[in-house]
Amino acid sequence: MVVTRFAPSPTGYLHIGGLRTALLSYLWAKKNGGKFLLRIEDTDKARNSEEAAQAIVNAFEWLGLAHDGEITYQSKRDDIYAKYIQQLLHEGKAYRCYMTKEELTELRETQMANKQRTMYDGSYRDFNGTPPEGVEPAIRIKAPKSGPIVVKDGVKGTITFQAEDILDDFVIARADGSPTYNFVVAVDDALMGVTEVIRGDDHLSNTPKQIVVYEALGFEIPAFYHVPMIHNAEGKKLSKRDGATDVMAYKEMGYTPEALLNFLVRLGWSHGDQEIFSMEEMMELFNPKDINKSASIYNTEKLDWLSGHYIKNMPNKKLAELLEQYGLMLTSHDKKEILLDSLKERAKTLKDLAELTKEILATPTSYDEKAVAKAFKADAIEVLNAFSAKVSASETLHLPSDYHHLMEEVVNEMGIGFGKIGQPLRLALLGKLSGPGLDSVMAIIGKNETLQRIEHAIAANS
RNA sequence: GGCCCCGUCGUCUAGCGGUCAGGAUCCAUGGUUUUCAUCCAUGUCACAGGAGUUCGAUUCUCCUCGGGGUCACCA
Repeated sequence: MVVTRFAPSPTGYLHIGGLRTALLSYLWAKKNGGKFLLRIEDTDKARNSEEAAQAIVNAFEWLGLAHDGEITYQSKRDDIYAKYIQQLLHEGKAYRCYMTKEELTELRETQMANKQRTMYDGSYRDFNGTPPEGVEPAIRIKAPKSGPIVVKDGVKGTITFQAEDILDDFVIARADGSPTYNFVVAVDDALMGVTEVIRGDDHLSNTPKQIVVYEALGFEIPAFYHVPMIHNAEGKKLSKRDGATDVMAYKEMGYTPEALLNFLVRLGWSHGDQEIFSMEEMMELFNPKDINKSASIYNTEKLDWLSGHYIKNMPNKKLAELLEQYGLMLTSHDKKEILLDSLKERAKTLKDLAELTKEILATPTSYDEKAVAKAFKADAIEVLNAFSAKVSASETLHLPSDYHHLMEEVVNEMGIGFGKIGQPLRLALLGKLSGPGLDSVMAIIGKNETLQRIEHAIAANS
């Protein structure tokens, strides 16, 4: 069974880059009928991990992703880590190091002064004398001093590190007894039965250390897929200061989960020329072996396009429901279909759509000055009055086509072009010279409101 | 600086020794639309550089250059 996991540290929200690795992990697990687990890496203790976990689950919920099983909190597994640390100690695969922080710093400075690689010198590796007084020891693992450490990566290929230039006997438990990152990651992934680790390639250089832990403990090494980073416009790793990195901020901005997920899955992964992927298609087609090797730059142009695409193709019923969060209760509006059909083509986000809708539904309070000068001359008022009279006299106005017929009549009877009525009417109804089809607008707002807007516009501008 | 990864249009990408180097987005132009948006059509734009290997390299190898990541008793 394929088991993947998402293992964020508790920052209080779900990061856009984290979401991508979470999505890829999710897809791969689901595609294989496996499990997608969630683990909170809170060995640091200080922070509010429950809240952070909740924030992540909330974001997952919005996006339609869900983890399997219970959430694992590393902070609650001290006894487990302690047990394995003891095991390594007993087996002589780890040892107590009594070097103080001061001594370590000093060692490091000497090495830097000599332009050597900074590393622990192993002075307690084979120590069996009397420990110094008053020093709580850290626990270090006995790492190989030389030789190759091979990482088989499904994205990058086989990468060979030399122990002598990357490893030292790194700390697996601090002086206070708490275990460190590279140790717990390996232990947890093994214990949770994780078979495929999909994570950012910033973890690539940690992998040899984790392999050392896997091997010392006799655990099976999972398959690794190191996904390239998402960079900001400057080409650097995406971070908090790059604006919208909180996934929920995208909800605020009016993006739909479909658009965001589709956008993210195409960052570093593709399937031929296909751009649009439903969740079902992603699950069907995704394979981590097809992930790109190079980093991609985060740029929302395509997200906007995707967002618009999904909104245009969304059923009106669903749109109406989604618009409720903007205070628009359209579900029972009798002209809902006409309204949404004519507006959803012009919106990039749900927020846009909400604003467009509010604009149409409200009587204009001002009229664009230039537009008035251009379209609201004396003859225009004559045309409007003629049209107004026809609207007023008609008893069967419901559909856009009903209004369209009246416009045609005016145009024919007065022997003018369509623009002669379109421009002033548009200004009267919307306060400006752009917007959706006028016949639709009138059908949406209805006969009385149409008449009132025309009257109001004439009064205000003549 | 050591180690590691990466390098096709501005951006996301296809390519897996022989292609007019394809698609998408963005931008521009034209068409549709009384307007705007949508939609449709067209167009501009890329293999970082240099050596090899080969009949032939975007594709394989090496070097250079460029970019990124990582080097804790953080995660």
